[in-house]
Amino acid sequence: MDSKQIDNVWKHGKKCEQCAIRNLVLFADLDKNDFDLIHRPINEFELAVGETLYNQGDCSDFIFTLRSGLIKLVSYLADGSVRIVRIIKKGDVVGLEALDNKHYLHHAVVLEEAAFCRIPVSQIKELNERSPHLSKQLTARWQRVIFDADVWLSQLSSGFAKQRVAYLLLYLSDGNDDGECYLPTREDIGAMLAMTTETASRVIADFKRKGFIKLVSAHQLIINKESLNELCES
Amino acid sequence: MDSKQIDNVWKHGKKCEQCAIRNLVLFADLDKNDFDLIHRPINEFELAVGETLYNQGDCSDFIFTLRSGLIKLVSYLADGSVRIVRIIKKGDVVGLEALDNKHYLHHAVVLEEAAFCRIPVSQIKELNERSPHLSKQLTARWQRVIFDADVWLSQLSSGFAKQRVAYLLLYLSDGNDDGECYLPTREDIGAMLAMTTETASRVIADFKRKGFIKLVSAHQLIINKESLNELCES
DNA sequence: CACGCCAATTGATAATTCTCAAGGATTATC
DNA sequence: GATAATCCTTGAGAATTATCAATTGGCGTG
Repeated sequence: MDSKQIDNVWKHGKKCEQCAIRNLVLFADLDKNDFDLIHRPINEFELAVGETLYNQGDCSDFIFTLRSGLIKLVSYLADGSVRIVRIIKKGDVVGLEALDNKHYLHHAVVLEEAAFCRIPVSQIKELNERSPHLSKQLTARWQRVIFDADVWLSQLSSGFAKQRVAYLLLYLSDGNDDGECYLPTREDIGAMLAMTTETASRVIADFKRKGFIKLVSAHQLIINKESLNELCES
Repeated sequence: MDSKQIDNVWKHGKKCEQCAIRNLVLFADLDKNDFDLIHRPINEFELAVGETLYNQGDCSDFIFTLRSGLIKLVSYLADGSVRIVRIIKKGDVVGLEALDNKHYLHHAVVLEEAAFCRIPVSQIKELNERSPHLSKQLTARWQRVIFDADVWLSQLSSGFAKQRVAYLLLYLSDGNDDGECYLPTREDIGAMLAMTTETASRVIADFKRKGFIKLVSAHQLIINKESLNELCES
């Protein structure tokens, strides 16, 4: 969907079904001019799998909306190992810490080919002064992030490897009714769920054998939500 | 420290060394009147170990400042088990989700005898409208919570039981240079660090044998920070 | 003081996961 | 198409932790 279409959608007061931006409740209450301010086609760009959006410590001049794809936020631990602390999904925002931090707090790396819109922090701040809406939405957003993190923490710290992987796949497929799901590398699964790549591999192999998942391509699969849900509960 | 003293401290532009409220950067930029608005002696109260400040789903009419003691925020998992998702320490705020949520998101239970000041959400909101400071401080606070949660997640999901317990004790003793530290029940340690009470007990016993910790009373101990730090790194 | 209750401890065994290692599959590059 | 590089898979044994079970110790109540 190009910018003209978005413009059109906006004019007609109808939300775009295809464009990830529509999910950004954050910007839902902006008027036409303000929306144009933050969403300019010239600020759109894409990154391939494995590319870095920003590194921890980089100057945080932009926040990003994720129009499509998947991002991982990673931290390096003292012992050199890697932990994925959060997954950013299509329609969400990346790098919000820029709003009161001069530097990004994590490494943001592309997990699944991603399209972004880059928004200068200065513009957000300007908007924030003018619009009480945005400030309110931002607060709501922080809370949502915190609560999601709490849920994630609870899940991560409970159950066997199988259950955690099942939960991850359900989480990744959330929103896709057909059960389509991106399958990360075994290493990434390990970094997300606190297990070794070998364990991740064995669990995936087991799920394949049992028919809980079916590979469509190397990193795309269809999951059987009922089976996985059942596994999570048990 | 009673309200007259606080009043006095405030007038003299000096921060109170005893009162936990002084740590609340959140309210640092308020003027005298605004401070009085949120901090009234009549709103102070205490709770004993095990008592509940609020339950998940309760109407969230107040936020609370923790003047002394320790609070745990707990979630019940699908299988009925309990996870402690966050620890609130002296000088921090509890229940901030009240600001844009009609209900509390967790159960808040007293871990170590606690003294609170209760602040009506309506007053915070009123203040928020008037003072751009507070709004800014709040944003900074959300971020801090999120970042802390990320660090906690990383620690929780890495290393052996011994290392996680060592990390917890260092975390709890943070700020006390003498290494004084509250020791939670084995069950609570388990709920925080994703291990069984038996494992928690064994680790504590091991630490005692090795001289990493020394019990002062049933739930109070002195830790050897160097030893525990070393253990965390290894 | 005896009693019950709850938290903590300790032991033996089982289950899960990690570690180390080797081989297979896939993808990228020239 | 050949080669290298990377990721994935699989196996066997070791290490960590969970589970089950029994006991101890502390604490308040009658």
